[in-house]
Amino acid sequence: MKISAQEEYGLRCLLQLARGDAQGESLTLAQIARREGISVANAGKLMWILNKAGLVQSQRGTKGGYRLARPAATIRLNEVISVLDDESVAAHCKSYAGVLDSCVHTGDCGIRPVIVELHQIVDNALSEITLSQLLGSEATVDAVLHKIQGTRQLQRRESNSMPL
Amino acid sequence: MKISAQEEYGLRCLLQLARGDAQGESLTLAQIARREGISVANAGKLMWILNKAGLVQSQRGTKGGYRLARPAATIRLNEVISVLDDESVAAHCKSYAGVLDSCVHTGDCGIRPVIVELHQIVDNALSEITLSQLLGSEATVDAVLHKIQGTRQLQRRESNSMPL
DNA sequence: CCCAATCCTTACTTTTAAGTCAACATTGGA
DNA sequence: TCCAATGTTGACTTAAAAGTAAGGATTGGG
Repeated sequence: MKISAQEEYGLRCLLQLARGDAQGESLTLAQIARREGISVANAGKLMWILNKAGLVQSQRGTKGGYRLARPAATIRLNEVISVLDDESVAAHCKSYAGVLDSCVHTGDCGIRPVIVELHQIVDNALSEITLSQLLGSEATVDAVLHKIQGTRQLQRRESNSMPL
Repeated sequence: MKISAQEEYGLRCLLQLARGDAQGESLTLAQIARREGISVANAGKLMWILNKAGLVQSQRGTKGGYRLARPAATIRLNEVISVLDDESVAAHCKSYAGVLDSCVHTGDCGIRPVIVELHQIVDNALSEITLSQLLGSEATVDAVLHKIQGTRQLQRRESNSMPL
């Protein structure tokens, strides 16, 4: 269960744009690339994906660049991640079929619900986090996230009497 | 955010062993491979990893094979997954450094807490699921998991008044 | 004591994801 | 109107993950 390079770098680039969002600033590929320590070519590819998905707007030509398509406070991480990594349960079951034509568990599979549920849990968690929440210092961000996750853990412990 | 092939197949192999666990049966590599539709060589690699981590026990020689090292009801998915995919936050920050020697966000990084929190959330969810819970039919398993996830969602909704 | 069945280990090959490159299209300003 | 700055696109190269292969080690049975 890993976060891919594309997800990581794509999110970082978005955060760069989010920093100038309030002032209506835009950044060129070269600026984004330099600030994140990646190549211009790579930044170009990432921004192309984000642009295609409607998360950023691009302006060509001199004085061009990228900016967020919406305010940073309205962009949630689950949307960002799903755009940068096109994973679906259907794709999962298809790609892990082993040496056979179709997965041996077709029809009745005890693992599929785990995959589905896991995706849902991650999606829920990410949907509570917006880009603007990630602009502060590490300590600040950490505090915000612990609040979200903390409440959940507390609630669970209170009613954790289901059988294993 | 994907589940790797190694995680998927490793878990499946473990479930095969879990099926015969109560009767104390053991399975050979050839049996495991056939039942999961993967090659014997691949099954061998996966079982080697699981054996090294102490999740299964192996018996060499004729009449040999693999069995679970502990009862299926005591093996939780978070342990399984972490064994099959050695991901850590430290490794993450190291591998996504871009073209530079170290990550540009060293010292103060707003993304690191997201990674940490995400891992924690996934780990929490997986720690509630045991191998034995996954042995039933898809419908049964689905019901069990929805119960776990369902309670959590309900609880969250009740007190979801934090600022975004 | 020897053979066959089985697991163990390392090196190699294949496949897939990541990243780069180069030619092109668009825009704004001189 | 032309040029330089910029984003766009698809082909290519490189790096990482997955999977394969082959010889070695161990065990149980005849």
